[in-house]
Amino acid sequence: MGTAERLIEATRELLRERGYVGTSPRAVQRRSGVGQGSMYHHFDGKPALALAAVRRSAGQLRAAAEADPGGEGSAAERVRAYLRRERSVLRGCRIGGLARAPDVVADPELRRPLEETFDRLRGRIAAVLREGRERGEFTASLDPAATAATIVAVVQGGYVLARSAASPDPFRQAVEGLIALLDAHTTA
Amino acid sequence: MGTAERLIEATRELLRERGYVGTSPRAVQRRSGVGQGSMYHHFDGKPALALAAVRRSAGQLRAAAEADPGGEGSAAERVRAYLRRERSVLRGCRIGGLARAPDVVADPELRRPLEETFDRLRGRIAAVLREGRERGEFTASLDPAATAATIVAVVQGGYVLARSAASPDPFRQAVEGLIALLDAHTTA
DNA sequence: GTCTATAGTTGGATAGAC
DNA sequence: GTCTATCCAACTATAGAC
Repeated sequence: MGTAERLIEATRELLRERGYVGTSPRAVQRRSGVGQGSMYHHFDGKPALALAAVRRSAGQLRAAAEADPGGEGSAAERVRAYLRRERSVLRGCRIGGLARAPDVVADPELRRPLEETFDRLRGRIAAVLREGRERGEFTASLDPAATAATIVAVVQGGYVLARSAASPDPFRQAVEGLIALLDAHTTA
Repeated sequence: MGTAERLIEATRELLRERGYVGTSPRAVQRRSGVGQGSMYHHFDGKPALALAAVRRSAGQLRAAAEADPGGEGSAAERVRAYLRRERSVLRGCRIGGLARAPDVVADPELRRPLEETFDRLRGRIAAVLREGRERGEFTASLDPAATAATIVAVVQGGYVLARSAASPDPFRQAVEGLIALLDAHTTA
């Protein structure tokens, strides 16, 4: 694994564990085993390091999102599969977790991957819902875009509840509650 | 306003603006106008300061939660009122925002107010839903506890989406999507 | 109770040798 | 490309005077 590679991976780990503010270039050096001079040779500083890490995480999340509801089954089944997908609930979302950091939100370049990721995710889910509605799987009253936002919000909010409770239970509960609500819109 | 009072309020502001890691005793001193020695006379250090601030915020959120769905109207109306309540969406939730900080989650004393707040909030909403179901407002298939978790998660997740987009729109959308889903369970 | 002084550590980065 | 040296500000707190 190349040097830049190791730096990016170490930064991704630290961003997830300690957040943006809690992640220091020093810690990245220790975690990656890369020296000071070497690190600053490859990256300008903390924001540059974070940008590379965030871009990679965003790319991976996007890829996973496009793979997942791309599977077979009815639209409702695909949404359920997305909601019940295995997640390390207590560690939280690599992308959503950064939305709390003022430095991230204030920097347009750092914030953009967050916005794009959630935009695409909502768009992807909305497309599945729309398709399902057109096939008569859902009642006509279901609003694909709004419902997609709800679905993504439940996942992100589930992380918050789970961490607050130090247990994945509230996450699961929120997800199952949503699935039950969606079922009422299903005409199968 | 007393000295301790000013310290707590300054800490609450900073916790919201900068998070736990980003909030330093120094900044609290500057914001509150209280000197170094004075601050350490009243509070042991950063965790003690944060604990006092978090407890107060938790108490206020709890009070608001008990006042809000205690209003008149059907259960569905009360839930809608809660979901549409005015919020400073881009600033995020004082309590939920802290769930990202490892230092908060790792400290049982600091985490407890978060857990309690969300437990009570879910309990309160579940009670409203249960009442509504018993009065025949909702279909029998509606699970009060799970649905309450979903409702709270949508709000918390809405904050995340809004901050990522630097716009309150995704929050509103997620909330309206949820309301539409709930309507399908309403027998009115 | 409040103030000033002090102190060790980390953060975030630059400079220049190799 | 990588290493070591160096830098200054901020963090978090303690000590002791008033």
